[in-house]
Amino acid sequence: MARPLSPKQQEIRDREERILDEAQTVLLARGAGAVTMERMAAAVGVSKGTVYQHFTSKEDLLAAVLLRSADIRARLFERAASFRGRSRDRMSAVGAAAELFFALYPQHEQAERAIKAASISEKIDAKRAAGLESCTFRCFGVATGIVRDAIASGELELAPDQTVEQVCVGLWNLYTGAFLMRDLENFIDEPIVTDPMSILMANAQVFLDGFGWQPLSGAHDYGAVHQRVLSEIFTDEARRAGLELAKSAPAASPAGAVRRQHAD
Amino acid sequence: MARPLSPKQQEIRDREERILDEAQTVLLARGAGAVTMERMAAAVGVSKGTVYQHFTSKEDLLAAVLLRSADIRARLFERAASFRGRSRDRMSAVGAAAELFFALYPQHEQAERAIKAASISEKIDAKRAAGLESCTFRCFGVATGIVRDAIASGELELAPDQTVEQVCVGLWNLYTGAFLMRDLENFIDEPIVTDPMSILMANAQVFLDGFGWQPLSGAHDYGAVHQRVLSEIFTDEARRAGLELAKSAPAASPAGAVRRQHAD
DNA sequence: GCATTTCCTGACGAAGCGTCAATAAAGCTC
DNA sequence: GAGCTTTATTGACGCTTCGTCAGGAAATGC
Repeated sequence: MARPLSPKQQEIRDREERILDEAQTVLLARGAGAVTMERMAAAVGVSKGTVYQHFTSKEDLLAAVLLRSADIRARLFERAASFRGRSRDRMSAVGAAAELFFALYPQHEQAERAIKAASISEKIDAKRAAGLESCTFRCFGVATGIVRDAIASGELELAPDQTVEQVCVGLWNLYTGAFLMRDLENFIDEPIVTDPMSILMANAQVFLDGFGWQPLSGAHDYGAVHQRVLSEIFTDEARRAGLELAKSAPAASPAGAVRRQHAD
Repeated sequence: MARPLSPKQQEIRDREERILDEAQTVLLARGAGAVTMERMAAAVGVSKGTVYQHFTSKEDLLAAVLLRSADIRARLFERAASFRGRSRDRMSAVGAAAELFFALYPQHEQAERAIKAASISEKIDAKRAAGLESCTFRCFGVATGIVRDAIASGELELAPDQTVEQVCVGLWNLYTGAFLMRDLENFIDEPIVTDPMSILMANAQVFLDGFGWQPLSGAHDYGAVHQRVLSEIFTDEARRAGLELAKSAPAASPAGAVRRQHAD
């Protein structure tokens, strides 16, 4: 794939990664405002002009940070969908992937909002923008696939006015809303909600119950499914996120998501 | 209340409103980045220094824009809760209020994210920050009150591990997630979802069905409730938002929320 | 080793934030 | 309304950041 790499080209490629690492770190620690091109340049020992050879603008740099983690997220979703179990178990696995991702890459949502808040789609490299979109589609694709499987197997029966898309959009909204809340709460002295993340997991199940997706949460231990997903599919990620993996205890604390620097 | 107002003081007060109007307009039309102190100053015919006499920083200005609409939202929620009907009807009325608010003040969520993305709670006047928090509490207070009423009346029975807070947080997340999606989609050429807003209304009902909140959506026409809420409680606002008020047609197009400049 | 291409640099202009000493206006007192 | 005090206003200034670009350095090809 990447055979003929001159030393120089390798150096350039490495440098780009190091810039992205630095941007990600600063983004997380001090916010998008603190990610300045000069700081990035200094961090990797080049001048500002060189950074602009990698990224056409500051927004483009943030978009690149975003793309890196968006791809990881899509991969996590795809792995989650491979979980062996009933359709709703598989959707729960995707939920676990989303939570894991949020725990491991807390800067992702932040970067996304920072970029889009600035109203600057033109300032981002077209290829990168396309890549970002494609990652989102992959995530939605995984989810819609599972919903379709559920319908095909008879475990989910949608009302005439309900759509496959609606289920996925609802879950997506529930999750992004919770992530947004969690981020915004860092600014408030007395938080409105004690632990948005564990509430989120419960609410996702309530939402699926609302569609009558079998088996309902009252008849099936989705906490245990969550634990199985973590230990069978996301062993490594769960460890890195600092979640305890209960052996098979039915409901050990259901995942008080913990902030962490990204690794890898 | 505001009796002894010298002409000068009145002028200053008016000017502040005009600055906020201008900021709101620019924010909506061209994003937070385009709201510059100099532009605001020019718009109302004063110098930059004078603007700083009203607002301690750019973020403080945005926070002031936010506070104005946050108060309106809280009022809408409170009015919605006064809807005569069963507990779940009243919660649906609050949902209608949220949608109406989003249609009438589309810059609100945008401003909120812009401010909080900048990581600068210190740069905002303490009184204003407190005001903002209090508006959020009022909104949550309305919602929790309705949930408690529902439990008291027996229309809602929560499982042992479910809480009143959870219901409210879930709805809140669903709504803010949908609003976020809608805002972000302005940047994508081919939108992922056709109409996030009408999906949102449906999903909120699915979510409440998931808790078993009576009467379930299959047994009650919440579309009709929505119409009643608009015509009985929010006549004026619905007109301003450009929603058609169906006479009593069960399901006229359920509210393709329409962007509008704010008025009033 | 030399020519060509590619990469790197840092000074520069433009724009925005927030400050402050100087100035103007308003308010007060007699 | 003259004189004094307080309050409001101005715009130039210092600082930071973005993004550019001409000129110089380094890699590459032959």
